[in-house]
Amino acid sequence: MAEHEEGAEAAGAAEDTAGETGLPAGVETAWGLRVRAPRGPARGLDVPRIVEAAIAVADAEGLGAVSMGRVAKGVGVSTMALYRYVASKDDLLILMEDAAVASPSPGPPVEDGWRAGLEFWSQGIRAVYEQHPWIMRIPISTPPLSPHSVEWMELALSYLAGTGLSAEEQLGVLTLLGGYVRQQVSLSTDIQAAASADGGTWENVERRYWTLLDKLTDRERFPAITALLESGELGGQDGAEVEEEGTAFEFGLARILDGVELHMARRGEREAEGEGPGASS
Amino acid sequence: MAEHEEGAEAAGAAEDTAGETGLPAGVETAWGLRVRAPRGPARGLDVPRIVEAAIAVADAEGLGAVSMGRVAKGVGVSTMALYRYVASKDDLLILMEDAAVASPSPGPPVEDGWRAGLEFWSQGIRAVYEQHPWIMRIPISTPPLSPHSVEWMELALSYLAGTGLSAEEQLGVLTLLGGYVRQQVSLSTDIQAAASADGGTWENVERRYWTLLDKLTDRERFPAITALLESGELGGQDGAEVEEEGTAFEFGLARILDGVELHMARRGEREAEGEGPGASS
DNA sequence: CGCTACTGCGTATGCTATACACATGTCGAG
DNA sequence: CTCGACATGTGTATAGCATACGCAGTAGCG
Repeated sequence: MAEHEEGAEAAGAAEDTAGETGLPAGVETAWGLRVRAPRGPARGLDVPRIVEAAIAVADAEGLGAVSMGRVAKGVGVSTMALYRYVASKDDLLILMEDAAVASPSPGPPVEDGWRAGLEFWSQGIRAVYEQHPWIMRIPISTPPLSPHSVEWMELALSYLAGTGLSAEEQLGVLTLLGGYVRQQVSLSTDIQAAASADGGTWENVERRYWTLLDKLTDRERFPAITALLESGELGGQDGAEVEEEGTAFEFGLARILDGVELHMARRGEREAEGEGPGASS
Repeated sequence: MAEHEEGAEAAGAAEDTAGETGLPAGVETAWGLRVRAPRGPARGLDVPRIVEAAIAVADAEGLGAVSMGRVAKGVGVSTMALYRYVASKDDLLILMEDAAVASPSPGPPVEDGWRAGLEFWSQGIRAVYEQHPWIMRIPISTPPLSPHSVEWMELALSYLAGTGLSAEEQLGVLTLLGGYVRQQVSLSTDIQAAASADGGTWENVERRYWTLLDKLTDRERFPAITALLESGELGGQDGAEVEEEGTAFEFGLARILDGVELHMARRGEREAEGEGPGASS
């Protein structure tokens, strides 16, 4: 998908009204722009129902199972009827993503500090991704523009606003964190999926992985891997490390937030030293 | 892809010889397992040539343009001939990924410190991803198992080995860093692609983005975003911030490595305090 | 020499998105 | 009130995809 040229403005319903935004049709629909001329027969359908059906398919059988025909069957119309509501399949995907992302829960008050806020935020998106893993298979074509994505962005920025970080830095932290969560969940769900397709559990897969790696690598060419394998700390069936440090997700999250915290501290120091900002060059 | 059941062992060439590994056929091929009975006509083709042709297509027109027919045309055979060398399209993708990843360059000596090493490592994978963006569109189904991926893993671990980090922690850092690079490059190439399809430049797209976001958000519902937009620091045509801090990529990378460094320091302190390792429970 | 495994290929199946033409229904303008 | 403009849902057609299957020809081993 997203290979074709233009998508060519949906025939009727998604007629281009605002036009100049240059937004993907789906995004305009999601923001509630686009009005429709009140002519013709009553509509037997609406966009949310289509999106809901599509999400149901994706949740149950993955993004690969989402085809226009399949979704149409879900809402009880012919395949082509969907194109009266949606400009293309790509458009439907955008709408699905926005609907699945939904609004964030309020989160802790800003007074609790940026770190608590961002931790909450991260766990929030994590939950969304885990509930709808197919979201991560939809290629990103723009910075967040759909309504719910922007709400999540707002939430994160509300915690970063009072930290003294510059605008660029706030955005940097935002993408760093968002990207981390996305990547981490993507990885674990992909592997989990492959695991359960093989009929095994997480732990089984992990054990098998180390065994395999051991078979494939020799001490001369792969000394560091060999050392790791011989450390005896792997296979990790909820070993001590896990309980002490939390899951891999929390480990990485803590490292990132530590790094951000350190950066803020350094920034504070530098400004306290009386240097005008940017005078260091 | 990866939706079907088994892939069913390639007819002849990819015959299952090692068998018990449970590896995807492509990985076994890549490691050079799998021998072939020297019967029948001379082969007019070999796997590397197929993979090369497939990579050429993907580099030029994206992963979406890689179809068996297209690749076959590239090497001058019929579509079905490929299946004598490759078990399935998924298999071909695995081989493409391994070939494109290639071996890492040697990198700085371990004596220069883990941070220099990991920075080199990150920039290395970054370059690979930027040269072959389609790699990131291939779903990950297992931890690194293909030969070249394992080489990259070895390189990173060689820098982490002497840091005092536990095995789990080393792996945590590895996936954190690898995931970061992947995510970051994926984001920027996706947006870049969308940009040039619209016929615009990066900067144009960014300016347009902020303008759009401004139109879509109002001060009451999106105060933090509004504040950001009004800060005047955005639109960033190589502003001061960029020169001071480096690109967004380096910003995130530095934050992560800072966080890892801090973690190592804390770990060192804790051990210097005389606590036996693991005595804290 | 002949058997057997292996080669490359043509065909067929069932899936996909979506362009287009059509009959039907409904509102708004005259 | 009437009629035309336009929206609706649908069926059909096209072009692309992966890949199962069968067939004819070839090279090496017994």
